[in-house]
Amino acid sequence: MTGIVDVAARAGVSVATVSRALRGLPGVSPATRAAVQAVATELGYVPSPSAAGLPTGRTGAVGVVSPVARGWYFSAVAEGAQEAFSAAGYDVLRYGLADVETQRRRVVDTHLLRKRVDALVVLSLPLMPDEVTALVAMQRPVVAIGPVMPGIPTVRIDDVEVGRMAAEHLVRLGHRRIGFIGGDPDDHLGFPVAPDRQRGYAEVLRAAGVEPDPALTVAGRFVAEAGVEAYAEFKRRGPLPTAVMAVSDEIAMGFVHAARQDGVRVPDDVSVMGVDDHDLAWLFGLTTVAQPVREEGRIAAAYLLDRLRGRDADHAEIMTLPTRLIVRTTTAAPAAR
Amino acid sequence: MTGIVDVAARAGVSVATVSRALRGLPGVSPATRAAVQAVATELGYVPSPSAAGLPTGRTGAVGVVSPVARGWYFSAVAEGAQEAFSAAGYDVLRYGLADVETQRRRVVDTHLLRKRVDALVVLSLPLMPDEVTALVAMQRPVVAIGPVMPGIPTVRIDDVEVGRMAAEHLVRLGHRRIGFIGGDPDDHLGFPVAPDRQRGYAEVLRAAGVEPDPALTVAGRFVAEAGVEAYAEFKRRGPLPTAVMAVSDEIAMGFVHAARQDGVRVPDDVSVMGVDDHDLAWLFGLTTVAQPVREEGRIAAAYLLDRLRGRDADHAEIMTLPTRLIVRTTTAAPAAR
DNA sequence: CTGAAAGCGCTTACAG
DNA sequence: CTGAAAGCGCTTACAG
Repeated sequence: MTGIVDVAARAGVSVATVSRALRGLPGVSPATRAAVQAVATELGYVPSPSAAGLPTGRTGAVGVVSPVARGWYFSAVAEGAQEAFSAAGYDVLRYGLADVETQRRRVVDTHLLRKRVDALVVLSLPLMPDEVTALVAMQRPVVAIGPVMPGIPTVRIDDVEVGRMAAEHLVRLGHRRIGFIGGDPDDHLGFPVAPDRQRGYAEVLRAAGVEPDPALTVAGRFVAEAGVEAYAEFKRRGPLPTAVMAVSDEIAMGFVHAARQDGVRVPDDVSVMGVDDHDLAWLFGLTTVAQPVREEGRIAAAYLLDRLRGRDADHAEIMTLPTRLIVRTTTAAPAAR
Repeated sequence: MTGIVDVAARAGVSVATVSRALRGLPGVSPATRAAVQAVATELGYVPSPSAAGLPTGRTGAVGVVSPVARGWYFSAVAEGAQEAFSAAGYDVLRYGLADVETQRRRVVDTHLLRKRVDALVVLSLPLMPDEVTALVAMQRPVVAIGPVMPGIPTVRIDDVEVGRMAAEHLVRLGHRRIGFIGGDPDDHLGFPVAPDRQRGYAEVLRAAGVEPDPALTVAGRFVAEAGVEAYAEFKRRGPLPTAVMAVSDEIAMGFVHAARQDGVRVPDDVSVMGVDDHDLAWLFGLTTVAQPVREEGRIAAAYLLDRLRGRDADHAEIMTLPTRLIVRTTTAAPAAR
């Protein structure tokens, strides 16, 4: 395995010069630099991250911590971040906090991460103040995606606005009995996404003179199965609303599927919409409020890369990305009575 | 940042003893080991992978190399591998070979990987013999998922059998004009998945006395959009086949969508099936040949972990995982003429 | 512009 | 069972 000494020997210079030449540091004559680079290429020399990391304390890797390491949203955001980090020469480490048996909080292991990554993306993890403190004490650039936490810059979308946009669309179509699906009853992390979207939804309903009806709200996790269950739950409770907004496209897809299975037509009998613009949402003709998922990862990465390069300022503490309504074929005006 | 010397000082032993005690090496008295562990926990000590890696040459990380770092299949396989590696304390590094402008081959950078990972998963990359040689020369355990390459153990499914299972299902339903979608015309890597599945499909057709019709074969990449395009292409060519097998669920979903958009009923007018059992396939009622995607990642990881622990033998060179037919609602007997 | 040398935090023969 | 010391492959003041 060719090391820096091999390159130095072959180029007839010291290892210090090789180190400087290859990293683009100043104080190396153009001729020397070119010669060293040529030799390095010829020998296929690649510096050892372990060896380079010891004296500098840098690992050349960035961590992405999320509640779980699976699911469409997490994958897509991580992909966006990965692409940006890879282009900058950083490795990306994904850490999914394993599910806990009890209701005990999952914890970000700062001790572990401290020595493994140069920077950290905290994805969809609403942290407690003491966890934020521990993260800041890590002395590594940190950025959050999703929940806003004081002390950590955040890339986000406006979830209240998302709720408004969805409800607005439905109200404008003429709907008044509008169901809402989302909000995990088992969530003990205080995940604010569903509640925020629900707030926007409620706001718009009230503005339209409709008091949000608890009987039209069904809880559910961010998976398609929750949409199926929600459909069943709505049926149990009585006549279906004329329209339903789900907090995610996957939930909406599940609902559409369950409705059709049951002989209920979408959008003729019930309008359905989601949030995300999931990669496959168009296959369902799903109306949705799109969020720029991969862009969220990319922006977070760009922020961190800036920080790693020593540039600090000129970044807003909170970077809010735009969302937009995409009308497809699962929503329509309510059927005339 | 607490280091090994801090632990040694606090425990009143040498760093050598701390090192041995914490890693479970023999030659440490139970009392000493317990004391050291207690101090390490108290101080929140975590060994630096960089420092540990220098003398040993081990990085504590495993690489997963795939053509691209996105897409459902790659994500799901990587998730399966990630879960197994994480549980064993390894970090996972994903490398997506960037698309190349020209038709030039993408290359696995063994120089780079050599110093970054202890082992490698080669995912869906049919390598040339010289690349296999370079990989073996890396002196690191390597396992492939997908294409079989001499010299590298492989976790795979039987793609010819997959084609057979799908075609068999369609033939048994009574179909004779059966379309096939898949096979990337732009593929210059010799990716064998689609061709193998097509071979199995052709075999079954011939056994049923039907000569496979080139007019019923349409190329396409592994994305839903290809299914939409394939539908259009079939229409251009004349009357639709009575059934279609796509090489992936996403393609099949795209086809179903395009057909329905066009007023063609599935399965009444045309039966459609895919391969994978995509996470969302059930939402389409999609009939499919399921492959254990996450299991593929898990098995590959388990193999590598065994190798990293020094256990070599008792592994088959080729580990073929089972596939199975899942009949849902997109396939049915052809309509009576 | 270049080099000699110390040092990063571990692991591992080698002694005892 | 335990410790002193060399060494892993780089980076970085410090000299020149």
